[in-house]
Amino acid sequence: MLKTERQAYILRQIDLHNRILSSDLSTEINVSEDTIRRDLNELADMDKIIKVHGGALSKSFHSSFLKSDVYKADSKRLIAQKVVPLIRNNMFILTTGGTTIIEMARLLPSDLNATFFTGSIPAAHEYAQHPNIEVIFLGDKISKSSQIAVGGEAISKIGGIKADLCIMGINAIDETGVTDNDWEVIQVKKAMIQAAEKTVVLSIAEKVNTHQKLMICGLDEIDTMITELDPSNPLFESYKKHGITIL
Amino acid sequence: MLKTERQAYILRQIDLHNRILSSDLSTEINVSEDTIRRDLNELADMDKIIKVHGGALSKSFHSSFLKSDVYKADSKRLIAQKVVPLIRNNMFILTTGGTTIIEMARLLPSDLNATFFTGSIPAAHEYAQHPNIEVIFLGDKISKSSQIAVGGEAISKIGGIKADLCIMGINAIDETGVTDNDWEVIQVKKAMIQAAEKTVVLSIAEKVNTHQKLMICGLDEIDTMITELDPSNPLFESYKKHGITIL
DNA sequence: CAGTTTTCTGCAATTTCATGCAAAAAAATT
DNA sequence: AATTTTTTTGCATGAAATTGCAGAAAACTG
Repeated sequence: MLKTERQAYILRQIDLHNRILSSDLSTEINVSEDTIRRDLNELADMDKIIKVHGGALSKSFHSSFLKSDVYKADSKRLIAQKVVPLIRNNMFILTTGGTTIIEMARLLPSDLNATFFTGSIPAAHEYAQHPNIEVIFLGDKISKSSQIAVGGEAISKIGGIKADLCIMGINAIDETGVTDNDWEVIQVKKAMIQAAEKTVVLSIAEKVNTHQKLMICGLDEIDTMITELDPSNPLFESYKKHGITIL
Repeated sequence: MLKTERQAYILRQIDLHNRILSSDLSTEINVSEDTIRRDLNELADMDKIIKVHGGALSKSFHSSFLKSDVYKADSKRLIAQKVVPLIRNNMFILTTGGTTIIEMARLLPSDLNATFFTGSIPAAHEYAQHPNIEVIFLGDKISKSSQIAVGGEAISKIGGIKADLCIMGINAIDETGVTDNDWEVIQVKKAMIQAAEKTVVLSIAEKVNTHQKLMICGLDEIDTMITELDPSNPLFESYKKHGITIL
């Protein structure tokens, strides 16, 4: 059995049962537990499953019960503070989901008049709390692992929008561009970038100069990048050369 | 059972009951009390629960003066418990929003396979937490007052569905039928009733035999009504005459 | 205050994990 | 087809995690 096959099998089992034990998989597939462990680690690195002592859990399981505290919440709050001034009255704004975006939504001034489009349930929920913001939810089918709407419905609706700004939380960026690892999410993000006049990406510094398997866009499609670091940090030199504003 | 699973189970129990005893958990999960205690300590360290002598309390319960309590939460939980058995595997279910529905969503067994359609952001959010439930969000424009999707988009999408069940939280019901006071919400509810084979209405007893300004539907379109009271209560006599099952 | 229950501590048995290494398998190259 | 390079796998080792248990300490009850 090929490695890829095996990992596909593991993913399917986790989808089916929401949990699996390394020892069970080992006897089922007839490989050593070490191999299983390595597979599980790889899948966990790709954010496809949650690895725990003794086996692994599906991501939806995790999000439901174990939602832990937000990773690097302080950094994310800092980033959120830097985004808010970019948002002006009467703008049409496309956003993704993610904890940084949620943080931003909470910081929006209550007298702000704007229209927000999002496919993320938590984000929509947050926007809906604000008195003067109009919220449009994009898409119908909700992907559980990412809690956002995915699929053709979402994409085509995004295509019908001409937004002023796209504010996107990202998972990895390096000199080749922005990358991610969930195919469905990427389709949505690509469409969002196309539909917006300007694109702002939000990322904690830890993710800068890392990359993942699937490409979202090149650096030339990004207008602004915001991290928790000072814009003068040398980390950003190469991005500035590509004409990206660092905040 | 994996440690992580066990802790998830504990958290869920605490969410549900607001308090639990170490000894109960020990016999339920079949591990030593020491293990439970260690779990509770870990969860308390993570600030997810409040550990007390003999067991633990839910954090939201303990710091409840911060959160707005749900009105008649106990009644609503009772209602929710009565709804759950109506939901079977592979059903297509339309639901509204509202605190009772949210409560129901939390009680859905984790092995339930079903597809839920809703226009309510909080409800969609809750459904999305479940491992085996597919969530379809209806509509795009979100009405802030009710936190649900309203307007033509929502209505037309509902029209395209043939659901097994419509589960609807209502604000008023009397012998003339179900009434409400938000015109946009009513359009959505009407469409939902049309699109479902059977309609179940949920209401706290306080709202029975009251009415509001705008009509949603007559009693003949209702199949089942659920309140927190015993079905034999004389309050329901006239509804039974209209062929409505009381639970 | 006496008796019961719960908690804490240290400990031992078991399981699971990470790491380095060498053999095997697969892929790429000549 | 043969050979080199890369990837993958299994195993051994020691480290770390998990769990249950015993006995002392602490908390609770009436």
